[in-house]
Amino acid sequence: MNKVRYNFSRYISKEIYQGDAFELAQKHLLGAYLCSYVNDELTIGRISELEVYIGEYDKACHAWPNKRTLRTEIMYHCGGCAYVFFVYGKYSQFNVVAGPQGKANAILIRSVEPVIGIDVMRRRRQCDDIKKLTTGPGRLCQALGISCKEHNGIDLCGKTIWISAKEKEYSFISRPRIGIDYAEEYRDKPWRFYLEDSLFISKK
DNA sequence: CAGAGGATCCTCT
DNA sequence: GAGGATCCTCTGA
Repeated sequence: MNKVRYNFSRYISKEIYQGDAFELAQKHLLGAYLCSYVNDELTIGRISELEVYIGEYDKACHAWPNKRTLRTEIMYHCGGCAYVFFVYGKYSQFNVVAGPQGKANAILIRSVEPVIGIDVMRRRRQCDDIKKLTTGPGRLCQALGISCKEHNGIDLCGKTIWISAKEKEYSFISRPRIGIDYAEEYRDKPWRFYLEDSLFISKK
């Protein structure tokens, strides 16, 4: 008989998603569980690494300076939905939209620790090495079955992709973000955060 | 409507 | 550690 140790339905509330992006990232998303139920398969990972992007003033953000295009429009919605975009011809990247309607803030999930559905993740990634299943924004989307075509704009308080509250406090580290050399004075802002003790980080 | 480049990953050296 | 893959999105004409 399976003993359910954790309740993965402790949804993070809309109020919290619509609050400050840095507070959401540090206090609520780091250590929380990113859950997906795609093609009748449940996969869950504990969020271990993320980056904050602010559309209003942050030159690294796709929506800077409050730029509105087809792609960025979803970031202007109320916090609590997903911004999933496509890069390099292959990879989806999953972001949590943060803040009130009209503010284009996003939190890129860069790594999770595999928790539930590890065999499913291995199959989707065609990879046995557990360290390479979910470390990196493209990898974790593949492992959790998240794609820009199907999941961009999806409500994170729904039943397909959701985030369940963390169960304890974690200490974390802040570092500059990855792959944003074009962002001038925002290039070195330490807006990447990761769990101090986690082995599942894309880059130290 | 063509061209350039990307919030990456994998392979090979 | 360098280079190629690969296709969507935005820009400018």
